[in-house]
Amino acid sequence: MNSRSNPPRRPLTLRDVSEASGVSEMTVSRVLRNRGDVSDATREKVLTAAKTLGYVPNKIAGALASQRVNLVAVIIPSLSNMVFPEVMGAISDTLDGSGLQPVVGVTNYKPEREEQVLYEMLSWRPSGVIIAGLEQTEAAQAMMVNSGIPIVQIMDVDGRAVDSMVGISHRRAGRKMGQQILKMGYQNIGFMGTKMPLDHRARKRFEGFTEALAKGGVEILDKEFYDGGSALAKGREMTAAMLDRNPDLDFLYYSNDMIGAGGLLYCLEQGIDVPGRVGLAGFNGVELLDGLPRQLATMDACRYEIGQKAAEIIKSRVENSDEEPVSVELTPKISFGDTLKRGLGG
Amino acid sequence: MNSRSNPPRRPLTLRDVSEASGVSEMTVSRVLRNRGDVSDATREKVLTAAKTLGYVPNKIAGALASQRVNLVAVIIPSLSNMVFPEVMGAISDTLDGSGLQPVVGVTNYKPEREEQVLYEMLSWRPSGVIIAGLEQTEAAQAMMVNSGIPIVQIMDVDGRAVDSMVGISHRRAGRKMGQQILKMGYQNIGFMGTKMPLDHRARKRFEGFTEALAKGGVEILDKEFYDGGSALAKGREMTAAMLDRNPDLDFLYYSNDMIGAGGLLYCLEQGIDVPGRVGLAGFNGVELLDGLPRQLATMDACRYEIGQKAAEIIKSRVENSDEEPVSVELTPKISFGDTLKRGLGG
DNA sequence: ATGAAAGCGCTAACAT
DNA sequence: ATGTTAGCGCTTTCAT
Repeated sequence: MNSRSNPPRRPLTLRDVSEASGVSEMTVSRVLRNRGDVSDATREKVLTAAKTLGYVPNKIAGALASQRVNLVAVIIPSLSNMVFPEVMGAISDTLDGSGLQPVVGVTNYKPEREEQVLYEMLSWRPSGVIIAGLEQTEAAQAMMVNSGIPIVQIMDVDGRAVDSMVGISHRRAGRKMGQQILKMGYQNIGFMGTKMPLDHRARKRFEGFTEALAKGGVEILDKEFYDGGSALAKGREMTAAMLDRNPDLDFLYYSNDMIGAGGLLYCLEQGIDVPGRVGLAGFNGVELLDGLPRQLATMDACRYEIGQKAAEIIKSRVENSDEEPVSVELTPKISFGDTLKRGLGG
Repeated sequence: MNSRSNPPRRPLTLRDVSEASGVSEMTVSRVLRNRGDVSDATREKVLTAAKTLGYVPNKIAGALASQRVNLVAVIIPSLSNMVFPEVMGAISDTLDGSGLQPVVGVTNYKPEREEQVLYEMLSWRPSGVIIAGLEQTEAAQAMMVNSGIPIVQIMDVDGRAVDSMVGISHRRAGRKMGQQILKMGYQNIGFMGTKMPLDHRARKRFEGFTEALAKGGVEILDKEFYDGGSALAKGREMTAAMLDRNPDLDFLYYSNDMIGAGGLLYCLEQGIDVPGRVGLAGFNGVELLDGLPRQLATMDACRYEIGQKAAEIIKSRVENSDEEPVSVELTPKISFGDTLKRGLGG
């Protein structure tokens, strides 16, 4: 029984509801938005008429008239990175009930694409913007400043924010891991990561890492960057190749947990003693890893907290537009798992 | 040198550009949209003025005036399922260059949430809707019908579409896997899946599966459903528990590849002969699996093709509004991997 | 508690 | 090739 009255060519308007209920458009509008005093009798009439007709308000007209749009633009590089869906989840959760709605835009790590997505989103006059990273193009930064709405740059704090920012210092994170590795006595260190010059956060971690090693008089023995394909498989392949090239390696640092997991699986298969013969560490604290035979050492990127805090900043700025910009630096925690020696090494 | 002229309290309008360039608003509008004939000289003037001022068009006003919105609402249950980001990617790719922009809404598998998200999105008068599944609430279906815009229900074809649909038959997929398993000689079969009564597609696969087994005179020996947590870890735990309860089991069917991978890792660790002693199969063909020590048998859900086709349907319907609704059933392929016997079993 | 009028920033349709 | 006019469907503001 799916047959319904033939769908209207012209979408319904307030006027239709007004006529159907015998109440002025203005009062209909009041009822539908729960604003102003309306008698229970009229409210009832209006609600019934609206529901019967199947009226759906036109937010475009509403937004134009009220100069208010309950949208928050969220601009991220990718949906397949896992990290970002999690941040999104936190933003959604936190915005829920506030009347604000997140809208996602994906840039695929391309600055020009980012610029375009930002432009597109700003043209809908959202109430705020949450955007990943601090490295937008000049033009994009100008747009954000000119927009006059609250902007929160997330994930990273190594740099200057346009307005507010929430994240971790990836440089510091890389350094910390480097220090820890040296402390545990590892000396022959290899690095694997993505071939993405535009993944600034991975780059900063790498810089911090090599810097910490340099301070300890250690240089990276080998490094390799990959591109596309299954991260797990790439981790496995790169690890095999690298250990083959450099049998002396005693530690492998991966720029993300997925390739780290691939490397771990490979080592276990080969019967390599982990972390005795070779230590391993990744980055991110991906929940997925819980199911592996051993826990990969990693560092938590504070994804949920970042999303949450960013959403809170937007909310409070929307309510009180003359609040000051804020910068929040969160501190990622190392988890040693089973692939990084814990005692003083030797 | 990040200091810029103080951001305007009032966003710029066409009128500002018009005044700055000494050209009528209408002509400015023409230039900015590349419509109608405009002399190179004026175009130049306008573009310069717009760029200098940092003008960003107001799509709200534009949409209201033109009665056209270049947005396609995409409504999916989750971003953490991997499957959906992939479908999204296909939709994005396919829409790219068409002038249409996807906008995502996430429902968390909750019908009432889905209804609300749909309402919210329809109130922006998008050009089309792509929505996962065929099981929306009555009210949601009514909204879709009344909207008068193209609707494509995706993923599943076991049921009646409101308008168009693209997907696979999950019931048939489950049946096919069941038949294959019997054919290979497995007889003592266990099932593991998510505890989600609202994941209709998983349910349908399960139904098809048991139906096929029943036809072969076989009944499922054991089943278990999980909830939350790391899928990989859950797969491992459930597999351990189930094999412990039922040492006779010779096949395990998982409702998704993630828990299947967990089970596979467990079996390998335990030195269980796969697929000789125990066969395994999942569902989805997640790229991630490429890095596992063995390839899990699985079935491709045609995610990319689904997204692509759905986007194409929307595109062509937007261009030519009196095209007929279509239903497209894609055929998922079994990949045997290394965990399902290939020869005639015994 | 309800209604009337004006206008949000743009574009369609029609001049010129 | 460019300008003018009249709305799009709501909400704001001001009456009543």
